[in-house]
Amino acid sequence: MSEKQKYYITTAIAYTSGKPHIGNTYEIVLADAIARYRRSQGYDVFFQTGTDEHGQKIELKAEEAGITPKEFVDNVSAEIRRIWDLMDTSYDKFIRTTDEDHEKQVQKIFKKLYDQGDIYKGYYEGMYCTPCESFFTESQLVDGKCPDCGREVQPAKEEAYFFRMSKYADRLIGYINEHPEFIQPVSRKNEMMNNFLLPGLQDLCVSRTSFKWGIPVDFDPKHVTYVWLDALTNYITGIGYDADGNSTEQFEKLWPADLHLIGKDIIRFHTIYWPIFLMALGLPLPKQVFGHPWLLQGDGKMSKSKGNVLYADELVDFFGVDAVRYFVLHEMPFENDGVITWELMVERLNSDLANTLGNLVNRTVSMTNKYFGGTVTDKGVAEDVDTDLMAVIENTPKTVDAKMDGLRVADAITEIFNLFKRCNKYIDETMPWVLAKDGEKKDRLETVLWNLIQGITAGARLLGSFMPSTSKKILEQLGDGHVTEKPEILFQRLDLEEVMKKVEELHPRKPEDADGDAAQAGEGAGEEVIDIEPKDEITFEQFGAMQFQVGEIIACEEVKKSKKLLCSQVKIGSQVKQIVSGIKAHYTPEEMVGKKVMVLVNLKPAKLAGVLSEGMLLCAEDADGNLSLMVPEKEMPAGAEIC
RNA sequence: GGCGGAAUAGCUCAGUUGGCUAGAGCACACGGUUCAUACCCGUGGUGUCGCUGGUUCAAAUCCAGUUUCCGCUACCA
Repeated sequence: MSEKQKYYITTAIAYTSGKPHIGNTYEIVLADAIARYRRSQGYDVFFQTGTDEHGQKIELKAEEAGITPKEFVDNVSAEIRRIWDLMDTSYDKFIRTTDEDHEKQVQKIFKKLYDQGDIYKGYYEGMYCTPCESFFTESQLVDGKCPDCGREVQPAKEEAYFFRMSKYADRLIGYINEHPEFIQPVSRKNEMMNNFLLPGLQDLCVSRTSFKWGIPVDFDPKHVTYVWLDALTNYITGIGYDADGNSTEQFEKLWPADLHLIGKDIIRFHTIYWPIFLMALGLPLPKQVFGHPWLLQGDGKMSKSKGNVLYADELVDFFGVDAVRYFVLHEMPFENDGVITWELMVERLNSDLANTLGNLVNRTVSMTNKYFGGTVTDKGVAEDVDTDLMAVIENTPKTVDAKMDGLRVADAITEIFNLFKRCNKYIDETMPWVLAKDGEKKDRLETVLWNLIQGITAGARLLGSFMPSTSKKILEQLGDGHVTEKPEILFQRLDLEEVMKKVEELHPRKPEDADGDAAQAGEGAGEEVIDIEPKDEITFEQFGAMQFQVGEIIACEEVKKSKKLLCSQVKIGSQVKQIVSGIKAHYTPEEMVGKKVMVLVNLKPAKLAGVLSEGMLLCAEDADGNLSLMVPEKEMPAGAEIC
């Protein structure tokens, strides 16, 4: 039995805090396309995905839902898996971080790293801000105060485990420099180097005591393993790693991974912390980490509050599985974020899938039936026009190979569609309907159709990695020169206006708030809620120490040296304070002027970007970081106390 | 503020180490065709290749400066 070369590919494990949207789904489809392609090349592929199920956020969500964390993640994980299956993804293993063997290995790994001195028990030694529940180093403090809230901090220490990152930093720098292909796209490599590795790595805190829903540190159970050591290790525990040296054969065969496919937001954890954990465990590093870009909605980032989130199952209802696979794979460039809109999807469906591909198969099947009763063979009547088609048929697999080697999945699909376009052109060049009228050209006609079927089947085979069921359908309709009697419509054209009408019904647009004053109508039933980390109780005295007043913004300008800051002159009673706020992304200076807002007045003044700020404007913030100034619900004079 | 990236046709983008009249897809217009899902094929652009200088026989491509946008990071009272 000949040894096939192995190929181990993973996606990031999806966090089970909620239903995955199309952006999350993109990753699994992309990984699936690569995995299927490698299989078709003869690799022995192992494709792992799964869910990341621990953490405080889940603990809170479960509590809110009135169920246990385990029940909560069981539900969400099943939903995620359902969508992965709906998308026809061919993963070999679906790991959950609540799997017993994973939890056991994480505990062993933690112990092992502790025993060998890479993890040490330490303390957040430093200045502790009680209201913020946060530790800060001296250098992080601003004017000796908490950089988050500006209040006094006390020296304090809290027990925690840390990983000694600095110990391995030089080795990692060397590795990254010697393996330029390790971080993809390469532009990310510089970001990691310049922002983290070269300035010097901080030790990483790897345990928490503030919540319970996690893997306990077995020799010190009031600590739970913090997310990265828990989550990243799935890549080895899922294939049978054992920290005591009894790893499975499968692990020995598969590790190191050939490709970790992840979103660009977690590149840092996969190219710095993960390799260092592996070094500490004495394991080789993954060969490549590809931080793919994001898929965005047309009018800005997808956001539940905007009601423009796209979900895979909903799109599948409109377009079908393979069309959705095509959209996400085709619209996603290699390095920049991709845009997906209903308009774009309808256009791609009609233009690429229905017109170019579907119609090509349809007309070919029709002609084969009409002229030859459904079966053609190669009569060998070649003409000059055939040579270019043949060349394209022969070359396309090579160009697709080259694109896939560079992870250029979108480009690979384009190459396949170029072959289909070439086939359409071939029909016009040879004009079978003209040949059909000439009895003497019968063999030529049959050869033409034969060639055409060769082209389509070649393309359909290549399509198998990207649109598996479409590929299969095409091959069934016209395999080996024998054609079905009635062509099945592969992709039905859709009318954009009708689609948009249905979309509108499904997702009524939230009315744009007309410059903020009028009271909004009540929320819809599915209003999104947000949970934040709870802080300790405070006393009434502590509350009373804070002075809030209504302030009127009488002038506002940008702070030149900063990206996020606006500097406002705020009238509070008879005095005017200068307040700097990080809200430039959400308000223009012009729209600030005239607003009456809630101000924390007695905050100790501090300099921000060199500009003095004598208070704080209070804002509400949603999950996407959108800010909304707090304004009095009725007309109130500047200076009115808020109590 | 630090580091890096990008600016090319109405839209989305390609343009390898500087080299012939700057490309593709979509959209649009016209022409052809009828096997086919009103489809397919062909033809069509006065695009200042962000702006200003420079190097060169030759620059979208290299250098300097400049504007705008983006990423990471810091900051965001």
